[in-house]
Amino acid sequence: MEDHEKIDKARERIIEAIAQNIHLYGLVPSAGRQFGTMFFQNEPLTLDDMTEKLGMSKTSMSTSVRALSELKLVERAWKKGVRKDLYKVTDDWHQSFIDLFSIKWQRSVTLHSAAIKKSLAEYEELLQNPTLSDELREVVEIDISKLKYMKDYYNWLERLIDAFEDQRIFDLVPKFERDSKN
Amino acid sequence: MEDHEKIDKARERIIEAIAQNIHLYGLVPSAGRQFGTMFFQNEPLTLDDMTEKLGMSKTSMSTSVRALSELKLVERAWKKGVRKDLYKVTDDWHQSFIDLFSIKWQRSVTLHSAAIKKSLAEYEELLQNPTLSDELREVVEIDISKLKYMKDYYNWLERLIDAFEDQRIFDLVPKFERDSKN
DNA sequence: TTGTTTGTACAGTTAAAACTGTACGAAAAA
DNA sequence: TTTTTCGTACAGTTTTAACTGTACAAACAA
Repeated sequence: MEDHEKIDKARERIIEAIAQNIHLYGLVPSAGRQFGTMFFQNEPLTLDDMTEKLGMSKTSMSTSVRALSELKLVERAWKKGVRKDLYKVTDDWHQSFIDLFSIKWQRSVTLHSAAIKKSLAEYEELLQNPTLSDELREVVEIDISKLKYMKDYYNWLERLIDAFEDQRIFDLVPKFERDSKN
Repeated sequence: MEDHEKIDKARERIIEAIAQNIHLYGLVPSAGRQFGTMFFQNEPLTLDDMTEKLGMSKTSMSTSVRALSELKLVERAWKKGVRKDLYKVTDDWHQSFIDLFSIKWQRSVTLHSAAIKKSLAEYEELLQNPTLSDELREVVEIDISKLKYMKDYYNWLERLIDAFEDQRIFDLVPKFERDSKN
């Protein structure tokens, strides 16, 4: 096997690993392959470069590069004299992880918190009603306790997100091990 | 509106919020609705109960309850005299989050680490070859430095997973706020 | 043993999403 | 200005995943 083939094979293995795990980012394997391909290029790529390297339509490249950008896995790059949009992989993967974590979970926290607040208010209002049957009163009280549990949980999640966003997570888990024996 | 309708509406809002966010667990909305429905029941449910409550096939209930179980979002319950399988939602959501986090990311870490190790070995072998052209030697060296970066990142991710699994995350982000002002 | 009940494998169908090609607006080049 | 280039919206197609109904094995009951 030629040397350059060996290199390609070694790269391909990594790219495939990325493709198989990119679903954790809510992306489809082909977007992972796109990311992996960009990772091994030492220059930013244009949409046309990607089309050529991956053998997919330019439209696909455009949509998936946008998805990758939204998750901050790739970012735009500039190079003088080049008119086309250029993209390169973000160089701080820890930060990418944190961004992913924030973006994905913050949405969930916000949505749930709003729903919980609204439903809790409705339940409390029900309790004010003196004609509410004892049977239903008990149901409402149980539901309220469940919602309060959810509320505590999402409050924790919110604080967890904060701990990632403001980098305090690195106090608990430093970027590099003290005494690595690798 | 009847009282019980108000209760249903308040519950439905929460269930829908869960359904809309369950994709974070790699599940589809209907599985979220199933989970949400179980959450508001005070007794464990059978597959037939779920079929009735959600108006979906028993086969679907079976497959999605298994998916929910694998993520430790629901667990089997036992009740004397009941032959059918019973399921209820797990009561420690913080732990469910940790389990999710572990299950999902550990796979990724393992897979990537193996790929990186293998490719790194192949690159090192290439470097041993004295006939390797200077041009390719440089490519290999750049790739090696990229793989080492990946390796460090996945090592961090592994330690992060550990910090969740052994509950040290709660040192950084306690389950309950000290002085909560809700 | 034989007859029920229960959960799930499997094949088929329906629904969703990934992907492509065309067409077009915006921006740069001529 | 006109012409060219570039990125993406959109409609249509293909691929994939979700869901259903049937059929059957395992476990229990009679």
